[in-house]
Formats: sequence, C-alpha cells, structure tokens
Amino acid sequence: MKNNVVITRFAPSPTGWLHVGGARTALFNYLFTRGQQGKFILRIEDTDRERSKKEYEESILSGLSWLGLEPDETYRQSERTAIYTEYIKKMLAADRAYQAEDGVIRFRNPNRVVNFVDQLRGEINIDSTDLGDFVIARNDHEPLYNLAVVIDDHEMKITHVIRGDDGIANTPRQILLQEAMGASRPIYVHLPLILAPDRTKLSKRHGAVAITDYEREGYLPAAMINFLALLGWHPADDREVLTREELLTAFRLDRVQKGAAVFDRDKLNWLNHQFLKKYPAIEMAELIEKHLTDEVRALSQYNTARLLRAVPTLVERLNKLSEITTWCQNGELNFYFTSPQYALKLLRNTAHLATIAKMLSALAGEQFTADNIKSTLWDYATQAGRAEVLWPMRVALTGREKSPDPFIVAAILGREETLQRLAYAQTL
RNA sequence: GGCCCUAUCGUCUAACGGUUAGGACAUCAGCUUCUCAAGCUGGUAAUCCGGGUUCGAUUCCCGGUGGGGUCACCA
Repeated sequence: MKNNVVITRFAPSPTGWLHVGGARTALFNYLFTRGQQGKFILRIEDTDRERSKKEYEESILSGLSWLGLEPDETYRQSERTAIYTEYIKKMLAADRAYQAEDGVIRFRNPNRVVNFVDQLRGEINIDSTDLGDFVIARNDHEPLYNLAVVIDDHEMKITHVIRGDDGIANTPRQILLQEAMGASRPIYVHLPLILAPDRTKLSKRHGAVAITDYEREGYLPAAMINFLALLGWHPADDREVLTREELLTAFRLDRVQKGAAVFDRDKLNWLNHQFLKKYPAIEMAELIEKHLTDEVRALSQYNTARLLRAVPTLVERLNKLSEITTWCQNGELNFYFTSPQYALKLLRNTAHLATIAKMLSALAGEQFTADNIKSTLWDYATQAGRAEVLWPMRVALTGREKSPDPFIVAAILGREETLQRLAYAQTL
C-alpha cells in the first residue's frame, strides 16, 4: 500500500477568464505533480451561482488545454451539494456550527492563534479571533468558499495545496474547519503573485491578462509555459529555454521564489521567438498562412510554395504570430507575391541590372538557391562595388528600403520571377 | 488602518557566512553587412536603510522603510 502519492488541485472559480496568474498556479501544480506520478485535479469552484458563468468555465478548460495542462480528474462544486449538506448537518449536530439569527450558518470560532507551516515561507501564525464566527454556508445545501474547499480537499485527499499567496489569509479559517470535522491538514505552498510592470496587481487596464489573449496574439503554448515557469522559479543551472519535458524533470518546489514577480513582455517575446525558430518549417508556414490577410492571399502571384520558402526570413524577425497581420497591413509582405511598385530614385542606379540578369539566367531553375545565386554574383559585386550592385538588385526585387538580402529574396521568388523583375527595373 | 507575506541590476533570477555578486531579457557600443532583421563580441547596471550576531554578512536576528495580499451570506 503506497500512501505517499501526491494529489494536487487547481481550483479556479468561473467568474472570469483564465488569467496569467491562474495559469501559473495551474502550471506549478501540474509540474510538481506530474514530475512525480501524482494526481492533478481540476476543481471548478462554482458555488456562487450568480457570478459563475459557463463561458468562463469553458475559457478555463480551453486555456488549460491550450497550455497542455490536462487534469487527471475534473470536478464541479455545483454538482456536489449532497456531500456538502451531509457535512453541514454533521457540523450543526456537533455544535461546531450554528444557525445564526440572520439565517445563515456560522462556524463556532474557537478564537485562538492558528499555526501552520508553509513549505516556502516557514511557520506562519495568525490569530483567528479577528475572524469572529464567520459564515460557512447560506443554508444546509449552499456552502460558501472556505467550507466547500475544506470538504473537497478532504474528500479528494489533496496532499498539497499550491495556490497564490492571497490564499494565506484564508488558511486559518480552513484549518479551523478541518479540525472541526476531523480532516487532516494538507501541506501548504503559497506562491508569490504575478504583478504588472507598475508593481500593482495585474488587471485588464494593463492590457492582455487572459490566457486566450496570448493565444490570439500568436504566442506558442510552449513559450508561454516556459515563461510562466520562470516567473517565480528557476532551474538549478543557467538554462532559460526549456521544453515541457525539461521543465517537468527540473521543477522543484524548493526553488520557488517568495517575492512577487513582474510580468515582462519583452522576455516573453524573446522566448516565443526562440520556440518559433525551432518550429518545423512546414507547420510554421501553416501557422503563418492562418494569420495572412485576405488582401495578401488575393495577390496575383500568391502561392504556398513561395510562402514556405519565405518562412525562414519571416521567422527571423517574428516574435509573435500576430505580427504577420501587422506586416500584411503595412504591405511589407506584398513583394513576395506581386511585382513591387517603386520609384526610379529608390533604385539609385540601373547600371548593373543587365549584367546581374545575364549571370542569373545561366542558372537553371533547380539551381536557383540563395547559395548558388550568391556565389554567382559575389565576385562581380565585390569588384563593381557591392552597394552599387546589390542595393539596386534588392530594390528591383522588393521595391523596399528594408528587406532580406537579395540572394534570399531571389531564391524565394524563383528564377523566372526574379528575371522578370530585373528586366522591369531596367525599363524605368 | 489591523493582520499577514515580501525585498539582489530597469525586469526575471543565481549565490543555502568567505565569489572580481553570476546568467537571461531589455539597453548601449563594436563586429558582420547592400538595407532591415538575426547572429557574434564587449559595456553600463543590483544586494532598500539602520542596528546587531560573527574573524567575516546578499545570506542569520531585530527595527524601519518600500511593495504586495487580506479583512463579504465572492472565490
């Protein structure tokens, strides 16, 4: 009989979308538990019928699923009233709780100092006297938060309660209730909170706070997980970019920070770029294609083969997928799919265009790679002056002041299109 | 305000009494270079303050200050 199996839970209330703080709490529970063959439970705390909404519950479920934090079991408190009623009646019968004059059920507070150990912070003492005979249920079938939590943690045999440190204030109430019903005490771990850059609580006015916002902006779940893990935790070595598997094996509760951490977009962007770079080209092309605007798809030479060839240069400066949309709106991507319009002045000079075209036309279609194009033109460009040769070539192909280098662009466009654009430039 | 938690570069963090206080993001400079981006190299930058304990404190203790949390028939 093994009695040392770890059981944890993530217990959000469906009164709002899953936000980054909740996601981080879920992640730490998940990493801690799955790193040691434990059981990770999702418990929807929807005892407040008024404020709980199905759409929020769905957002929590889909958010966790997107991050890959699948629970082993899922419960809904609204489906467990029979269990709560039983406990409430028992507490009433044992006179550990009583029906107050105002109609609700209150706990008989023993009014003493509650002492508990937090795995991260050590011993914590809180005098429960200030709490008074707090309300634990509206009636015998409608428990309030603290009661429902204690009953469920006990029924589900939760071994570790890992939650945000705003839960510290509730801990004495919950411990008192555990003792009143003879339940054992789980190990408490209160995680530091995630703060906005201005060091205040993360809220909507700080921009994206819901996990779905990040999904929509085009962050990869792997990057999000990595980033969230690094908010309040760090491996024993210097690694910063870690896969889910690496996180799972490296995660240790005793390396979790005590102080609050500020959410840093720059680092998230950098991390996402790291994962984007590692993404397989074909799948990356699919992801990028999803973010293209209809206007771009409608361009005359649009084709997925060309997009696929352009993926490396796009990914190079891509922090999040939504930037693709921005580039589309700026027209920055148009030259990949249609002949560019530009002024002769931008070209600077047309002197070498004919020579370039002639040299490139010697390359067969299948030889038209960036490396071959470069080696074909490099010596000539060096002799004639690279700026004199390469700048006009690049403008002829892209029509832009800023772009990837002309060898790569030429390879993406292909032999025929490249030669056409070079020919057109000579007519200006 | 009471109670509780907390405090290393701008940000995320390493250092479990002895280090030139390390890494990453951001930033700056240089390299590369036809432009942009990426990449590479280097730089600037921190132990909140005051007392202790100790031969020696980022590290342990106390106080202050700052920040956060919490004080519902919400969770």
